[in-house]
Amino acid sequence: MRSRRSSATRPAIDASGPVLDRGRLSADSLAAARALLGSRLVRAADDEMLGPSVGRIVEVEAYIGAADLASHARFGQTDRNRVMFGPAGIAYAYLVYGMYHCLNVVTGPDGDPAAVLIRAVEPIAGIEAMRARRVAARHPRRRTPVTDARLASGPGLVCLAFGLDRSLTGTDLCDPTAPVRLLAPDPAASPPRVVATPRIGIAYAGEPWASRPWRLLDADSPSVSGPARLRRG
DNA sequence: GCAAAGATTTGCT
DNA sequence: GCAAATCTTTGCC
Repeated sequence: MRSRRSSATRPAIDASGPVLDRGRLSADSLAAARALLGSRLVRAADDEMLGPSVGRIVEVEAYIGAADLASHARFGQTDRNRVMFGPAGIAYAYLVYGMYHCLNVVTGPDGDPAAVLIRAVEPIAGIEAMRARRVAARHPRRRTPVTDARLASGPGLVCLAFGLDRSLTGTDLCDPTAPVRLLAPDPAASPPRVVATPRIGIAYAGEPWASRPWRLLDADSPSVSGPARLRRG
């Protein structure tokens, strides 16, 4: 039998419910970004000691079309961004600044290069696993303690907390059996208060792309990225 | 083949 | 507020 106590005292992992409908992601990419906000990111257990993790997506950014000079698709199709040109619901993960990974969900019609960056997730369950993954990843230079709400409060931190890297690219996040997948919003949860701002870290793209309000966030979440002072939207 | 830049995060000045 | 850490991808010679 199983260790009687750990399973009894551990809170139930709320990873239930249907996966996010692919149709919500395959039409307009801004609508897809809006649909992703409030949806849940699930990562299955990687082994017996590290259980599954679940979090609510509270911040996203849309990258739409080859004309968007902030998008990886601005170079046309390459080995790295190939999946952006494919069907919606597929994961696109890449290494940024040589040390962090970023998770995107491919959006828009098949053949139309677009993706939505998952910038921040509010932990719901499996929080100890998230903390353990960040320790296991030997998160560099981190010395101050991290609160639960800040475990995945940035695009690089989402991948650290959920143990994701570019090997995830190509995974179908709308597949209910996938090790990493998207769930529709918890029907019991209140819908996010959506605020739109310009995207972060893309000044190089110039106007009008740098000013497009394609970053969407839940203004009531404590897990939105950035310093507390700048988290108002 | 080589140089430059980057959808980040953190600690220190 | 600034710069370091770190390495893949992309562009250009």
